[in-house]
Amino acid sequence: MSLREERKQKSHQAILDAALRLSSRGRAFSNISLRELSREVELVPTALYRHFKDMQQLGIELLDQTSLHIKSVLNQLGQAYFYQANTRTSTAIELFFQAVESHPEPWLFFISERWGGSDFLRSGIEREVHFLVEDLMHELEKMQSLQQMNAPQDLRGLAQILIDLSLTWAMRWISIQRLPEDIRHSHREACKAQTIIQMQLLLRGILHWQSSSQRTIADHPDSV
Amino acid sequence: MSLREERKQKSHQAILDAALRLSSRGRAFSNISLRELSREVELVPTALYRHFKDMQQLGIELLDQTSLHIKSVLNQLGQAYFYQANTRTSTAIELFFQAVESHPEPWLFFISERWGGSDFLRSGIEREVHFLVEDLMHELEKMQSLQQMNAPQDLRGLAQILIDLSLTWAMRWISIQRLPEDIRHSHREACKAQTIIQMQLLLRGILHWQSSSQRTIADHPDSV
DNA sequence: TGTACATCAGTGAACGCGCGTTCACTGATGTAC
DNA sequence: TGTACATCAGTGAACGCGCGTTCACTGATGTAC
Repeated sequence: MSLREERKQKSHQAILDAALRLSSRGRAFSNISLRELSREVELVPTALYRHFKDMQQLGIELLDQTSLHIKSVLNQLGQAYFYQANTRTSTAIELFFQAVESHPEPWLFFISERWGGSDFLRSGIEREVHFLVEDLMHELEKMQSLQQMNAPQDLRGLAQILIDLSLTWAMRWISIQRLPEDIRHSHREACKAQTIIQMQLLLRGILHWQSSSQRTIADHPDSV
Repeated sequence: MSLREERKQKSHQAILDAALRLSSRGRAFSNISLRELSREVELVPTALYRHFKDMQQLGIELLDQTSLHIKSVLNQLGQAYFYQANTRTSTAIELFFQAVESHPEPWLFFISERWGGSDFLRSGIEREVHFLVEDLMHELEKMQSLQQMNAPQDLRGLAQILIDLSLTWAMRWISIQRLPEDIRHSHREACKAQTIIQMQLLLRGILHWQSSSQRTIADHPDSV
């Protein structure tokens, strides 16, 4: 690559990084101005037009990068957890929180903007979540330990709840970083413990699953 | 109440309603300007200062109102579902979606701003979510059908997952309203079916729960 | 009941400011010969 | 290798616009007598 191309690509990425940084400081993407971004990245406002037509195009590229990161973390952890029978739930969850903590920015952006104020990001994120759910569903289909739960709609429901909860858990973990330092440790432990309980609640549900045709009568806690 | 007071209160509420309307159209609260709001409510911008010191105070009042609505819906449905053994899960979920659909605005505001771009709303909503979880936890404590799950931390984990999922489900239901009309019906049915599956997954997990001291070994799907 | 004054929700002009976008430019890098 | 020209990432001035906020005001409603 030529010197000029190299430098351009570096600026390009610096702008995206600066936008992610601003978003991670708790700003809604729809509320980040081009001029503010130009200050963050230390370029003149007009320079940004050499890289992006407008903030929307920038947002779409930012979503592409953050989605890729999230996909790779979830896939990696999913593989490790579901294909290694000796992986403890608590270990898997600790690995998850560790991954989130070491790069919280993509999670913050993805989760904040999921129901946030930009139409194009909202729909883009819903598409990405859909892909995550489909991928996970096909992974779950292959698992022998899920034989009692083989109906596609059951597996999709499970995949969806796992993705939704992952995002919720990630956000709760990140929120702890914003607390005063002296209480962080106890919150982290409580968060971990609670997440493990929730995951195990799901695992017990899976273990004792009956396909929908079998469970239409007894589906209330008091009626079983 | 005097005529003047009455009219003032009416304007006051009209401003809050207009803000909720703008938020429901997909705008981030942090991105709603005082002038835009004044246009929506058909008052001159400066008139808003007679009612609110600034947008933050308005946001806090708006959060109070929306929280109250959400609390009352969740409490009502929770009572109906948990205290009537003959309430089918599918019926409870249909009632929930019906409640959300008839007044989607508070849910949209609450869920969008939960991880949104305003610090004061984020912390306010987290406080409200915490109250919801505590309330639900104490309701669950009283239930005889949850005797196998009586450790406080287990109940808190359950209450938290139920609240988090309620918000996720509400948002998914509302998102369907934004789709083209001809595919809405099928999406609604799929959403309902999937939500029922997810709720039943949790119910089976509850039924077969063992308190944490009993389950430290066998907590992986493949190891049981 | 009628009058004189006080209150105060809402008005409209004015302000300074940050915004997105345009445009002509600069000067380092790339290309052709 | 050296020269002459082309490209183009980044610059800086300028624009019109919507913003939050101030201020003096208006006129309907409330209050005191």
